[in-house]
Amino acid sequence: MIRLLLAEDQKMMRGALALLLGLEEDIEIVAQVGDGDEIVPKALETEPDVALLDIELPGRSGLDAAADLRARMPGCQVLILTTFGRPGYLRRAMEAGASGFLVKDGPVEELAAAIRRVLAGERVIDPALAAAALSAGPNPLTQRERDVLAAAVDGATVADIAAKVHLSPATVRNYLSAAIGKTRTRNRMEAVRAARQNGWL
Amino acid sequence: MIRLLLAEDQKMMRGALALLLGLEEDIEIVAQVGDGDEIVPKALETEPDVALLDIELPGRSGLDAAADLRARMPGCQVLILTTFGRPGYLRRAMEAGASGFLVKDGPVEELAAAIRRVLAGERVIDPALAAAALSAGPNPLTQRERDVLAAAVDGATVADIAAKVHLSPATVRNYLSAAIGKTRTRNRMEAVRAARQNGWL
DNA sequence: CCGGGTCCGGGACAAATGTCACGGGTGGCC
DNA sequence: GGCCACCCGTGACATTTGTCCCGGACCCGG
Repeated sequence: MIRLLLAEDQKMMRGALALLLGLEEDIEIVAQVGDGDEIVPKALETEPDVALLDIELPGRSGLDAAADLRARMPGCQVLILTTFGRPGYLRRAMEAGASGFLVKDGPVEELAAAIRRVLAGERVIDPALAAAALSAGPNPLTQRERDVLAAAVDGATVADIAAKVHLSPATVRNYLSAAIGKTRTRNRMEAVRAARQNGWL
Repeated sequence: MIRLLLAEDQKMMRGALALLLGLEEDIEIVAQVGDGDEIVPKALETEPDVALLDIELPGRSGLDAAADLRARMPGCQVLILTTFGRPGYLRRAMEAGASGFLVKDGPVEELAAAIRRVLAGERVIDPALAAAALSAGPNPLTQRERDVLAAAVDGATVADIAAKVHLSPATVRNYLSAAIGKTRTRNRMEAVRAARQNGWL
């Protein structure tokens, strides 16, 4: 019996997956969570063999939780399930010690199969996605550049960003300019878009 | 037997819902589509009793398709299922003749129940959502203002927008200014965000 | 017919944004 | 030690953006 932890914020998706996977004879869902902060505690409590994690969650990101989980429970395999096949996400998932990476756009049948393969020690990654991740190269953005760019989403002004990140407005503009240059875009919004697209952030 | 058409772009979600609803004894899924343009043709072909439609789809929006569907197949009830409970979406869904409006954040059990209630002629809408839709008021934006704002997503410059909408740059800036004013925001990005938040677009 | 709304443009101005050059500080690496 | 990368800040500058004027066009309802 494979003990499975399921982390996914959309209740309907989570419920559907739970019902679906529960139908498999060799899979048992031992925990369901809708918040990134609950992943590690629940896992420690229920000791699953595999954790199926979404990335975008309330609380901490599924990627962060994955790294923690691998460190604290090496016996628990991590399988990432996400809406977006961003190259940077895949890269970060691998660095966090995940064993597999699936996109929600794939067929459902893949899911149970992937869980079994991951438990058997295999890595399961979409080949096209892997190629994209490699060709995209690593994240060129500095930590501070990421911070500033992240604070620039939803149209904050320079002053807003400066306040949020505790920097001088002039410095903020310098970082923004650098980020714009590195992403080869024309303004901060394009830079934010490009960075998100690639899974930098 | 309730004949059901299912329109949802995420394959995994669609597959999961199809399997799930297929387990109900009185429901039969007669068509599955992943593109908004396929909804009406498939419906005409398979003559479902209820159409379960996502809003954000490749091709035309589920809301557009809903209006068409109601006009051409009055016997087919429409049930909207969406990720975002934006007030404007609900309003537009009602105007398009939908009988129900569910968010994917709700429990799965609701779904089959809602389908049956819709077929019985009931309207099924989350009460909290209905209140929000009413309190938000109608869409204050002009058609042109919507066009310009829509063209301004992902950081296009005034010149880009002007080219895309076939207007003078000066006019574009006037419309942007108007939209910013009506949404009570400080710049175009905040305006875009606010407009999307409310389901105007 | 006369408003009132939307549509489309122009011009002028203040503010925000993006770029560049420049300073100094830290820490790692050869 | 020198080199390099990142950090943080300043000042100046051109461009873009947002605002407020102003026109004229159209259509619809009173």
